[in-house]
Amino acid sequence: MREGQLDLVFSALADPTRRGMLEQLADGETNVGTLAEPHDMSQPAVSKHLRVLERAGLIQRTRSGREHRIRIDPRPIDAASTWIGRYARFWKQQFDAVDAYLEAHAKKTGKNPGKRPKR
Amino acid sequence: MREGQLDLVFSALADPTRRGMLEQLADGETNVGTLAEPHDMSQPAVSKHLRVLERAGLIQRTRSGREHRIRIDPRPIDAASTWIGRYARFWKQQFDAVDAYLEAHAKKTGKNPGKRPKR
DNA sequence: ACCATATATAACCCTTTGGTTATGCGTGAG
DNA sequence: CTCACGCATAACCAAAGGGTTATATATGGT
Repeated sequence: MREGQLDLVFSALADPTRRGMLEQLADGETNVGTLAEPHDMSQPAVSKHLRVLERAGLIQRTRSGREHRIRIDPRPIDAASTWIGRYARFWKQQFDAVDAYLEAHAKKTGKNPGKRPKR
Repeated sequence: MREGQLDLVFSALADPTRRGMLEQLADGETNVGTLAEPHDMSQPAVSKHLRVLERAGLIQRTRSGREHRIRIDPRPIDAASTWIGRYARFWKQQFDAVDAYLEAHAKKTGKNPGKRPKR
C-alpha cells in the first residue's frame, strides 16, 4: 500500500459518520439510501462521505439499475490494521517495560533510562 | 475510550509526518529538537504536530529543564487497534466468503470470476 | 547580567473538509 | 411519454488543517 493511501484510510476512519457507515456495511452490502437513513444529514452529504470512503478504497460500488450497491473492501483496512497493530504491540511492550523499570527502580531518581533497542 | 477520542486518534494518524514521529518515538523517548530533525519544516510546524498527537493522547510530555521529553502513550492506539482490528477480521471473513462463493460458482459454470485479484 | 538554546504562541495564508441548497441525469413505473 | 425515484454534481459557506514568519517565555551557560 502506498504511503499516501494510508493517509486516506486513516482520515476516512477519523469521521464518526463514516465509521458508522462501515459498521452498517459490516451487516452486508446495501444501497445508498439505506446507508443514509441513520445519519441526520442531507443526501449530498452522504454522497460525499461515500466518495471519501471510495477514494480510500474502503468500499466498492456497483451500479444496479438506478441503485448503487455499496460493499466493503477489506484490503485497505487490513493494511492499516497491520500498520497500526505493529506499533500497538511494540508500544505496549515498551510501555510495560517502562512500567516495570519504574516500579523496580522507584527509589533511584531522575536518571534517563536511555534509549531502548531498535527494531 | 470516548467516541470523539477515536476521531482524534485516527486523524492524528492520518498525517505522514506524525506517523513518522511516532515511529521515531518507538526507538525511545526524546526531545522536540531531535524529533524535528528528520522532517523538513519549521520548528513551529513541528510544535503543532506534537500538540495534535498530545490532544489525541498518543504522546506524553514532561518538561525537563528547557527540554521537553516526549514519549509514546500506547493506550489510545491500542484502543484504536482494537476497534479497527475487530472490523478487519470481520471483513476479511466476509471477503474470503465471497471469494469462496465466486470460485465455487466459477467451477460450476466453468467461467472465470476474474473480478477479484488474489492477495 | 547577558546571550544562546529549546520550545511555545500569535498572526496570517491557503487548501481541505463537511455541511448546505439547487440542479442534473439515468432508470423504473404507470 | 411522463413522472417519480435514486443518486451525483455544482456552487457556496464556515471551520479546521498544515504551513509560514515573527515573537515570547523559560532555562542554561559564561
